Amino acid sequence: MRLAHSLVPTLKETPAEAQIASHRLMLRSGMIRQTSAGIYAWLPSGWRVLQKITRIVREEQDASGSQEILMPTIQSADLWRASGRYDAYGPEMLRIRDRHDREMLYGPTNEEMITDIFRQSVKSYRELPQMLYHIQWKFRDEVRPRFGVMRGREFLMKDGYSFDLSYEDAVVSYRRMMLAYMRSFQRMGLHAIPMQAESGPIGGNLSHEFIILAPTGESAVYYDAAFEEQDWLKSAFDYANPQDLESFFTQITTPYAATDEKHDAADPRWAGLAAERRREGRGIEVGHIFYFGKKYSEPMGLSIAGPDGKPLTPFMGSYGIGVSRLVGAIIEASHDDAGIIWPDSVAPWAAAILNLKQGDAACDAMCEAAYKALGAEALYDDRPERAGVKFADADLSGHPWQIVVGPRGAAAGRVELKRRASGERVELSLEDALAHIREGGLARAG
RNA sequence: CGGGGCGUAGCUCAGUCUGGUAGAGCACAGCGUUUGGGACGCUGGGGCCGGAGGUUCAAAUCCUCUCGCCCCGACCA
Repeated sequence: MRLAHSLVPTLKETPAEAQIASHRLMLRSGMIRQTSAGIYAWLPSGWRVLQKITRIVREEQDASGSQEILMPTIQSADLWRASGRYDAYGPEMLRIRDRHDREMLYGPTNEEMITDIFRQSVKSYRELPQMLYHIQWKFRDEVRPRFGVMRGREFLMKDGYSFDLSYEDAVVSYRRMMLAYMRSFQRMGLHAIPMQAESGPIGGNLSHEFIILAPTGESAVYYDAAFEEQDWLKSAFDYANPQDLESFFTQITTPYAATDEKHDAADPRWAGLAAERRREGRGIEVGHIFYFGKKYSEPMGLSIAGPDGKPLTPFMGSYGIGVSRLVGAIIEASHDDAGIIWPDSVAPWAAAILNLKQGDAACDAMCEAAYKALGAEALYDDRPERAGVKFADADLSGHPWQIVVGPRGAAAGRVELKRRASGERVELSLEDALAHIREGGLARAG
């Protein structure tokens, strides 16, 4: 994208309302603009990040065997009366009426709807198990939206739902999602740790929050250093193999990990842990999965024929990832005083091309060549601005690579390549710079 | 939902207490000088002071109502 005629309104000063780093940086780098309390418009760079995160989530969901669908944002109140949640949900649910005075609502989640859709079409035990997900905007009328997209009223969520014939099968589905989540977060450059959450309505231990580590996180977390050594992208667990999933689950739930609410210093896994293996940090919740059995399938009459011809009620679970929240969470986990430091996989553009002297024939030609070579993964700063402005904006926006083209270097056929994360700068030919980017950021960004 | 605060130019804010006809810096436009880490000078454009009512000769300023937004706390992807 050429910056001169693009809507990337960077700000030198911080808008008064932004308190936390990610909110400040998202506003300053021109990713978002607020339109109402807790509701944001996504501008080109922000939207690109959101799409990259979405794509990673989608790829990992698909790989795990979950099917993508898309359910509407507007739902009928009747559906929620069937599960008994219409009255229970409270003022967080945005309730609206259509022209015929029918009661509708903007979906805060989709358990009822997916159960309804499923029961309409699935009639036999032979069709189970199944896992479905969609990535759709949700609305929860939070009492107090804050922290920008980290806690908005309107937010993008991946919510998935599993349908199984038995508790044992549901456990397999649960573990499968857990693995998909760990892989997804790791691909985004995040250290995520599943922590046991409040038991669901059915009890048991099948409810986990996924906390990513960030120094500015909302809650304190305690965990075993073992989590820092795990690499789920290199692991060879097979989604189709329940034994694999069990050993994965054991591996990830055995080391100690707890939020401050559930932290138990007397737990032998913590008390017995060597001091240098104990980690205390802060975290942000970016996902939550739980098993809830027949909580919805039963009251909503989801019933299928079992092997003996008798009706059978499936066991369900649901699995959420806060996709738009992740944008903020990643920034919280990865920024410095100058601005954002995007992990390669979610950066809006792999590289920024900084033309330090717009109008200089050599600079222009070299920048155009770089832009042509990188294509859609490049942001070409072709604004008639001074060098300092371009440097500052590039650092603020956090592009993993910066190709700096100045008159002195351009005349000699050289550019400067800067790595945002390390600050490292090298002077080399354009061809070599492009090769570096392709090997590193671009290859991974796809 | 309890507590606190703020709405004045695109942004950050002063002016409000003590009414007298709207300001600064940045941003934007033009010109000139500059030109590898947010340049400088000159000139210029831009605000019915969130909205409605009231008090007054006169309201950004005082009073009433209203809308919006933010912060702290209890709750959530």
